[in-house]
Amino acid sequence: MNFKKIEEKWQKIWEENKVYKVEKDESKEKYYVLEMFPYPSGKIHMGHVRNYTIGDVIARFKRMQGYNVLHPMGWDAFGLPAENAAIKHKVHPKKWTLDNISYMKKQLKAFGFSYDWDREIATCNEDYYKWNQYIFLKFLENGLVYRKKTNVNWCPSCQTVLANEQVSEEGRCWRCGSIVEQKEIPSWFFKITAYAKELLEDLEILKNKWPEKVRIMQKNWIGKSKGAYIDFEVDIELDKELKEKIENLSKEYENRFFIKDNRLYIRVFTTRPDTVFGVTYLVLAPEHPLAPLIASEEKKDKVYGFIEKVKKLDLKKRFRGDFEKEGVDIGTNIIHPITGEKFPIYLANFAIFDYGTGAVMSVPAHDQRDFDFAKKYDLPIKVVIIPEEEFKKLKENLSEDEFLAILQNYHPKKDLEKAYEDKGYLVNSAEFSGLYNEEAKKEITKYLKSLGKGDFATQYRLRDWNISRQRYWGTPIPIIYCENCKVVPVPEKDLPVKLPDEVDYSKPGNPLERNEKFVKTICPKCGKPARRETDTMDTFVDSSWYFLRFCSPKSKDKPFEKDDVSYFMVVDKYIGGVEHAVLHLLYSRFFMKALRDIKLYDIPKEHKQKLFFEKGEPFYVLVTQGMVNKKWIPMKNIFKFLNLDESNLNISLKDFINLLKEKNILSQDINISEDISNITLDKFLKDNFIGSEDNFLLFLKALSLKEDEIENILKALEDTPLAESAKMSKSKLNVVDPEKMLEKYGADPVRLYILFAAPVEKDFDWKDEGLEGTYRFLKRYYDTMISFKEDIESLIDTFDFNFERLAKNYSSEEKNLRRKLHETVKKVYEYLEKDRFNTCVSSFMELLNEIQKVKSISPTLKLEIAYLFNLIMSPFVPHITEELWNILGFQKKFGFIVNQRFPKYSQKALEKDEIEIPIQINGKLRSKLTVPADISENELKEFILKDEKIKKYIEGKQIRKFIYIPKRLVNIVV
RNA sequence: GCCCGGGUGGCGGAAUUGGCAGACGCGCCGGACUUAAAAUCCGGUGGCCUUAUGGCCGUGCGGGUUCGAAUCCCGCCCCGGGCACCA
Repeated sequence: MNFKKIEEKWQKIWEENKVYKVEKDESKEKYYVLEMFPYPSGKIHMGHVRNYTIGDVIARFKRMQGYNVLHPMGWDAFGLPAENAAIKHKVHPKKWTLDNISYMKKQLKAFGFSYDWDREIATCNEDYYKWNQYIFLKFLENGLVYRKKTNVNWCPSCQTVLANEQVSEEGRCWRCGSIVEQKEIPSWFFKITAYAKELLEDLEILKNKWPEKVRIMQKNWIGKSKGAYIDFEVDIELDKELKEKIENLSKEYENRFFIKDNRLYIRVFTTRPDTVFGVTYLVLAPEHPLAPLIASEEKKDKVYGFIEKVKKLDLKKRFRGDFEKEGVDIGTNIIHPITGEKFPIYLANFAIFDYGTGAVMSVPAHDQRDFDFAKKYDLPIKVVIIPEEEFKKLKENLSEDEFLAILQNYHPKKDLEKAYEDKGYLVNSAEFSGLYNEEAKKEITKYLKSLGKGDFATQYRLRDWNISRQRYWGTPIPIIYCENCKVVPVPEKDLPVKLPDEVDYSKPGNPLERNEKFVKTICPKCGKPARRETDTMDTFVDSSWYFLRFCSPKSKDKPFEKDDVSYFMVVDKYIGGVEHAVLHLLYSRFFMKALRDIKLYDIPKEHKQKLFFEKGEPFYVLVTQGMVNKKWIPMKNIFKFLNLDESNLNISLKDFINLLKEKNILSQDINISEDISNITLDKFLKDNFIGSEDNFLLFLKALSLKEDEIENILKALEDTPLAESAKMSKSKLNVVDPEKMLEKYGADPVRLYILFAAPVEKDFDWKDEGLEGTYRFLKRYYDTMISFKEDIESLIDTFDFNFERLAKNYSSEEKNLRRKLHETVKKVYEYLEKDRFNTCVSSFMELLNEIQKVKSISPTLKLEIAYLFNLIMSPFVPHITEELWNILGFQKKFGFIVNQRFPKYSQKALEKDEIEIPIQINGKLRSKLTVPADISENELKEFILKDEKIKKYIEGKQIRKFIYIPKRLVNIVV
C-alpha cells in the first residue's frame, strides 16, 4: 500500500477549499511560523524536507490551538548557480530559475506542507527587488550606505567580490571553492558596524529563545574589545604637497591618522593602555596608505617591495595563518606620547588594516606576537608589568626608597623567554609605576586624554558589509554616475531599475558592464548622458527582509504595510540550518533595526512581542535543525582496513577480492569473471575512474554485481567503522532523493520518519530501514482504524461525544487503555510545545501497541480512540488522518480534520486506582508492589514488611531509615 | 590556543525540579503462516554468572555529595562544532 493516492486526493481538496489561506484578523491571535526559504537549485533535498516538515508540524499544531497562523513560502531566487547554469547549458538565468521554482513548488506541494501559496514570493521578481532598491536608497538617505575603494576578496572564477564572511578559512570562495585573491575596487557598503553595539547587546533578549550556540557565535563574530586609542606623533617634516595629500587621505580614512599643528599623528587602538611605557616600536598594516608616503628615501624600495610581496603572496596563506611573521623598517620614527622617546615604525604582514586603525603599538614584553617580532628584528624589549608575587617580594625585602627606585628603574634578572601577558603591577612607567595594571588602564588613558593624545575606545571585529557583486543575476544597485553631478541616486519614482533581459555570457566578467543599453542613461539631476552602476547586490540583501514582505506580499507602493507588520511580526518560530547562524541571521537583525530607525514599520502600542519591535529583533524563537546525513564507505577506508598502501595498489584484483572475502566484506559465493581477475587492482581502479575518495559502491558496480547484492553488502557495512557519516553529496554518491522516497512510500511516512529519527537539533544518518519502520507503523495504524469502522459508524450520528459518562463501565483492561490514550494526548501536547517531535512519534507507537494488545474494545471506546488519536496525529501525518477522519464519518460531522482544535485530555481518565511502587533496599531495586493509589505511608510500610522478598533482605537487620516518595518509590536503609 | 556542545546496548535514541536506566524504532535471534520466498503476526534481545529462582556489573574514566546520581560537584580522557595573528 502506498499512501500517495490518498495524499494527492486531499491535497487537491484542501487547495480547492483554500484551507491554508491567512488574512489579517485582529480578533484572533497571530502566530508566524517561518522556514528559511530555499534557493531554487533544481530539486528539493532531504535537508529541505526536514526543515519544512518541522515547520509544518508547528504550523499545524498552532492552527489547532486556534492561532491565526502565517506560514508562507518563497524563493531566494537570485544568485550565482543560475549564472553558472546559464554559461554551462546556455539557458537564461531567469528561465532556469523559474523552471526550477515551478518544479520544486510541485515537490513541496506533494509533501502536503500547509503554506498559504497566495503569499509566495520570488526575490528575482521586479515587484520584490524593486524594494531592495527602495531600501538601499532609504539607507543611503540615512547614512547607512557608503561607497569606498577597498581591497576586496575577489573570486577569479566567479569574477566577483566576496564578503569576508563568504570566504572560507582556507581562503576559498564559499560557493565555488576557488582561491580568493586581493583586488582593489570601489564597492558599496552597508554600515552594519553602526549597529555593532546593539547587535551585541540585544543578544541578551534572545537568551533561552535562540540556541546558546548561535548566540555565542554571533557574539564572537561581533567581537567587542575595550581599550583606548592613543595618538603617536610621527617624527617627520611635512612639505606642502605631502601635507595636502595626507590631509585628503585622513578624511577618507576617518582620522586613523591626521595632521595637527603641522605635525602628523598616527592613531592606534590598544586593549592594553597600561603597557604604553613598554612600547618599543609601532606596526602598520602593509595596506596602510601612509606607508609609502612617510617611508624614508633610503628605505622606500624595500618598503615598496614588501608591500608588493604581501599583496601577491600573502592573501591565500594569510587566511590560513601559516605564513611567517615578517616586517620591514620604514626608516621613519614615532615619538612616544608621554616620554618623547623615538621608536621605529615597521610594516608587518600580520597587521590587519581593517581592524581598529590599522596601526598597532607594539609592546614586546607583554604581547607574545610582538615579542616574537622583536626577537626576529632585534628590537628592544622593555618590561613594564611584573607579577604580583614578585611585586610583593620586592616590597617586603626592600626599604621604601629602594622599592620606589626599583619601580622606576626595573631590570629583569634574566632575559624574558616569552612575553608576560597576565595581570600585575606597573614598573618603569613614571608616576604610574606601582599601580595595579587594571587600575593603570584607566589612569593612563585619563592622563593621555588630558594631554589630548588619547581616549577610551571600544572596537568591534565586525566589519561593514560589502554588498557589491559584479554579477548579472541580482538586484541592480540604483545609482547613476554623471560627469557633472558625480554619484546620483536613482529617484524613487524611477524604480525599479530593471534587470535587462539580454545577457551575454560569451566573455568572462560582469555581463551588465558590457550591456550598453543598460548602462547608458540620463542623469536624473542635470539630464546629461550618464552611466548606471553595474554592480548588483549581494543576495543576502534579499533574505534580510523577506520575512517582512511575507506580511504583505502584494503591496504595490511599499515594501510592506505597517499594519500588516504590526499584526504578523515578529516571526514566532524561525526554523533553519545552523549554517546561517552568523551571516543571514546577523544581517536580518541589522535590517530590522535599521528599518525601525528609518521608520518603515511602527512599534505597535500593544503587542505580545512589543520588546522585539522596540529592539528591532525579527525572530522570537530560533530553531536550528541538524543535517540529514548518509553513511558512505570511502575506498580509502577499505584500503586502510586491509592494510594496503594507497599509493601502491599493485596487487591483482583477484587477491584484493580474496582479501575482501577473508574479512567478510564480500561473501564467499561472489564470483568475478576470469578476464578481469588477473589485472592489477591499480589498473582496474584507473580503468573505472575510481579514486580513494570515491564511494566503495563504485567499485562494487565496476565488478558488475547485481543491484540488490550491492545493496546488501553496503547495508551490512553501514554500522562498521568502514562507513563514515557525511552530508549527502553527488560526489560521495550518498544522496537520497526525497522524490523517490515519496514515490515508494508516500509523504506521510517520510515526514514521520524524519521527525522520529532524531531530536530536531541533531544531525542524523538517513536509513531506509528506519523509514520502513514508520511506514509499517502507519499501515498498522490505518488497518486498525479501518477495523473500527463498523462500530464507529453505528454510533457517530447519534452519540453525544460524552465519553466520561461511559468510562466507569469499562473493563479494567479498557480503563487502562483509555488511560494510555489520554496520557498520550497529554504527552504529545507537552512535547509539541517543546518541539520534541521524536518523542511524540514514540508515544504514538506505544499507544498503537497498547490498542493492539486489547482483545475486546467497546464501540464507544473505539470511537474515542479514533477521535483523539487521529486528531493528535494530524499535524504529523495530515493526509492519512484526514482520510480516516473522512472514512470513519467524523468529517461529515465536524469538517476537515486540519481545521479541528487540538484535543484536551481527561484528567479523570489519568487517575489510577492502583499503583505499582518499586521498593529499594539500600538504593537497590528489590521488589515491586501493587497498592491502592491512596495508600498512607504507614499502611504501605506495613504492607512492605510483609512482602516475602523484602523480608529476606531485612531479616536480622535494623531499619535505619524509611524513605517514601509519594506514589513513586520506597527506599529502605538497613 | 580560546569558546561552545556532546559521550547511555550492535545502531538511532528514551529517561532532566536527583527516584524502576535502556521507552519507541532499526538490526539481530527464535517461532507461526507458506511448497518456498516476500509480506504479516507472536516471542526474545545491555554484559557476565546461574537449571529456573536469582545474583553481580553497567550511562567515557577517576573521585566526591546523597538514603538514592545517566542527572549535582571536582579532576581527567575522547569526539563534534565555532573562532583564531583582532592589537
